[in-house]
Amino acid sequence: MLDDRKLAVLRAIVEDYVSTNEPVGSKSLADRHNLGVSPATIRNDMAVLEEQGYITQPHTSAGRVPTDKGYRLFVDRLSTIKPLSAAERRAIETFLSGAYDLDDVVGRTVRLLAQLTRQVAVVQYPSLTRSTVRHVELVPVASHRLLLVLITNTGRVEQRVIETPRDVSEETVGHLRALLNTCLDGCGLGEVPNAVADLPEKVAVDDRPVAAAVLSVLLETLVEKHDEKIVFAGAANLAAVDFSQSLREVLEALEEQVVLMRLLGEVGDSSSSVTVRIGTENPDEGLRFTSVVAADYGVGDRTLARLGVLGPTRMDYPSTMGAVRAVARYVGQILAGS
Amino acid sequence: MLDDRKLAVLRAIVEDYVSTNEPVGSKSLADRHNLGVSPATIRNDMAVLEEQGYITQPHTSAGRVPTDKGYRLFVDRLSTIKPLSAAERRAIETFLSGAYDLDDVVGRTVRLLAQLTRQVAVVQYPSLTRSTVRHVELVPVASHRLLLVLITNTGRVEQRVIETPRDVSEETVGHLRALLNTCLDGCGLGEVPNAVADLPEKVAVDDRPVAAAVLSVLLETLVEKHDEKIVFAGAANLAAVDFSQSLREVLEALEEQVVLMRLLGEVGDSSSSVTVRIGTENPDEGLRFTSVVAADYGVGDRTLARLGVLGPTRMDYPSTMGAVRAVARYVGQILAGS
DNA sequence: TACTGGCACTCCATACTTCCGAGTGCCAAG
DNA sequence: CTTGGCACTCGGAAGTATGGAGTGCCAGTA
Repeated sequence: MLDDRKLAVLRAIVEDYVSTNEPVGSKSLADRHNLGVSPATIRNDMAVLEEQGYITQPHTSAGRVPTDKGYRLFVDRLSTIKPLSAAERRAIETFLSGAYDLDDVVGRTVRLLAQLTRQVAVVQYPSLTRSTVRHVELVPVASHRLLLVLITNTGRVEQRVIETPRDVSEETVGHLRALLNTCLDGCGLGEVPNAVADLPEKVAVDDRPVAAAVLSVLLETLVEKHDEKIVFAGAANLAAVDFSQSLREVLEALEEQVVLMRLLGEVGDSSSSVTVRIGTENPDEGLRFTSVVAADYGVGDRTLARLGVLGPTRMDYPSTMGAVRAVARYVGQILAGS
Repeated sequence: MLDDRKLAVLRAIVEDYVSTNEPVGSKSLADRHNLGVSPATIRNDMAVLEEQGYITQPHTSAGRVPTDKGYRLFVDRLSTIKPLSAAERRAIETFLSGAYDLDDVVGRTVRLLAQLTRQVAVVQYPSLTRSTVRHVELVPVASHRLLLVLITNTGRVEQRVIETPRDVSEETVGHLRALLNTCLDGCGLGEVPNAVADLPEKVAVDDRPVAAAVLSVLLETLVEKHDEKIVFAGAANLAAVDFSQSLREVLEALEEQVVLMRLLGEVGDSSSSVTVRIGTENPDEGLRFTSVVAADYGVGDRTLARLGVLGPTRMDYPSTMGAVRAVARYVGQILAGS
């Protein structure tokens, strides 16, 4: 169906269009790439490629532009991920290793990725449910109030205020704290509900209402904060590329947590380290002219969350994929080390 | 110099230009506002206003447009803050009161303000230095590591990992924790350095290196996190108004923490509840076509931080100021109550 | 003195026209 | 299957009208 030369032509069209942002014609293709054939032959190939839906012309008598399907083929079969330069990798490393807490790691990562790719970067906070409990702390802050602090192995800290049904003594708090930590140390967040199921039985009858209040807030925290937090950076880079009409739509999508979640969330195949979603493959209508390049990151073989880059469908996929992959790896390392 | 009618003309020009986004001429002014004089008279007044620098014409034979100076006069002397409707106030109240921690309060506030004004909202986290210590917690997380958690009266929680010079016993940790809380309870964050100055003397000689490590991290936290955190929302609203060229510059400014800080930070006079900075009055070159409407918020008479709105100089100042003032008040209330 | 109507003038925005050339599809020949 | 030639298409740039909103000025009026 598509012989090697036609594929080469498609690749050339994508590359030229990405770099010039102008529909590319048979003549300039023949000039810039040595395909060894004349423009007329290329025209024939282009006609076939168009018929099959890989490219299209904005108007009759204009050059060709890749379609989403064309980019898809390019990404899947015609390109290879482009590794970062040594200098870039060093820059990533030094930049990320200066971070001193989880917020800082995520903040630096998202800015770094935006700068590296000159596009919009999106980073999801390490998922609560996939990490484990490192420590639980209970702190009395007022007569009827406790502060519950939950610390995970990824350095994430969640805090919630608990209203207790009655005054609670230091002693009771200490007891509860000890119990909680015994039950939960190293426990996966998903297993917390089971792990604390029989905890009320272990406390004095008098303290059970308090224990119940604490547990209810604890469980609530796990549900509500369920890997919802996502940040982005680099919106200014959107202004550079011409989104004309849809810029507003894109910005709106970026400000919707839910949309962002779906954007990164619905993974493609997991065979590759980096997944790409192109144009209308995206779940959101407003993002029909954008592509998303995303990857998992985590500690060891444990996936914690995802990060990625959003840009025009007309983007430099090999380089972007390289940057995303590299940053994902380094973030994993940083998180493992801290 | 400027009699009442000329001021009325200026006010009318600002109002019309804000609502139509088109240079306004003498004829339409006479039609839409009953100033009781003919267009010719208005023309004379406009000539004077232009000479004094309050308005300008984009080209000969076009209508007039207010200058920054014109807007300034309008804001200072020709307009009054427009209170929100009862429905809007109810909406604010219900929306904000659903928040369950500081992050959530700030996040809701910034989205609320963006939606209310249809512009970009900016909210600074309650300043660390202006709040007081509610509790300090020390938690061993590994043999050579402690986690320091600092909780303030505004519900802000800072955590940092401390690398200790040697293993630390539970007992030592407990002792240190007790000492810290005794020294610091209710202490303004600015006074922390003094309050802990003599703390090392109170611990056993063996523990002094550990105490020193803890204190150094504690002080570091106060310095580094020094009210630096700022968030914004509503960038999509920028796309609606025509910033053409400078949209990129504005987005860039928004992503720079430092610029945002300066934007809210350098207050004007404190006589009014709401301060306005117009066009070139802004510290950043990229924001020369934008105005910022900002206000302090806090608990009681204690100012904690600022929040505000950023939009085109051509904005509806009375309504925007009303929204900013109202939101600032409600946030204060919410923080006080939690 | 302050205001008004009239008038000539300016000049932007819009619409219309022209024109160039890059690019195409097709065809006959190699 | 590939190639050069050729007629055709059509978008975009550049140039050309034209209409109308707006101005400044001036002489006349209250």
